[in-house]
Amino acid sequence: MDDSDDLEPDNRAAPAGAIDLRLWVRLLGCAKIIEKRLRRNFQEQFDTTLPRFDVMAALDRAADGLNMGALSRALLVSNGNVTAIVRQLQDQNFLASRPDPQDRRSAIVALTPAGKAHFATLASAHRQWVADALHDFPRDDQNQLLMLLTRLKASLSKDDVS
Amino acid sequence: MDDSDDLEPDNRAAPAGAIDLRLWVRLLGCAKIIEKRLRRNFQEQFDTTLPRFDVMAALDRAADGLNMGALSRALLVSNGNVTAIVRQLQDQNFLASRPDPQDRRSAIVALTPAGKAHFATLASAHRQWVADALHDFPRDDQNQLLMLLTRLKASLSKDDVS
DNA sequence: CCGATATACTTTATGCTTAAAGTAATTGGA
DNA sequence: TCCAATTACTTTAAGCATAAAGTATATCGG
Repeated sequence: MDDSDDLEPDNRAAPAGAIDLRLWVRLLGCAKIIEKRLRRNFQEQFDTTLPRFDVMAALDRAADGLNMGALSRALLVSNGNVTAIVRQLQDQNFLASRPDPQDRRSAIVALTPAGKAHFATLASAHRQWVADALHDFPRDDQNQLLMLLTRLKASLSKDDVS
Repeated sequence: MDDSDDLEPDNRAAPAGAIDLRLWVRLLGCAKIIEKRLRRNFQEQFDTTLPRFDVMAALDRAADGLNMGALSRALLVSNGNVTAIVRQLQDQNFLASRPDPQDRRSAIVALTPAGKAHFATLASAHRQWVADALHDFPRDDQNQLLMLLTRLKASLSKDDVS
């Protein structure tokens, strides 16, 4: 593996922003490693993708369905992006779209029964993969990391440029 | 912003793997928010991309240059991916490629003087953007988060499936 | 020396992602 | 009422990402 960013032992003489930079590099690195495994697992075991899972997960939480705007905001992806992913899931009959009676520009998308069943299988496997990835990371550290990341997310939302 | 994953207050009755899942969702969410800002900044202010910056950063750390394999391993991206990015940077004269005298299959890629100069500008802006993103996150939390992420990365490397 | 295998890299096919332009429906002001 | 601005969504162009197949070189056993 790549250990090149585990060097630089002296934090004291670091220039302004160096801690931030190391923090960011480490955060992104961890996310990429786990994401890579999940993506490979989704592909190999279910012939699907992480983005498709994300869409189904968002819809599974919304009993009455969501329109495209709400979906793209929930997933932090662009508006046009959701269009293609939703179409594929529709073609597989995992999603159904009904027109919004209030606003004919908008359609409300929801999981079909087949979609709900399929998502339950995917979610169970996904949960296990994440648990496997974090298996060697101590429980105490997990709780502390979760707390810190929650604070980080809150601090990021303050000056939200999105 | 989306607060849907800040609910579920009782951790005790959570099923196995629920903490892991929340930790992973939070980790990915933070990474995506920051990455999005950086990508937009690179595009708007320098008409370039984060992957191109990553390639230049890897080469800036390697005084004697790197071949494609070392580059893709350092960046955690696939082999074929680096090809296109390197070609673009070569077309802009930020990178130069010389044949490896030991192995004619391989070429060694390095920053040109123009590339070094350009990278210095990019890196300075990048450092500032990251510092801005983390501006509201307390210094103590930063240090603790860095420590935990370093541990997490180490624990991920143990059972490395890559 | 020579053929089989391995390695380094590129190409191809497919899919995600964005920004920007385009379409259609809604809303609000004259 | 009617038309201008806004909103919801789709399409398009360009770029990043992967896996898998293809090309060229290197290495190793005989």
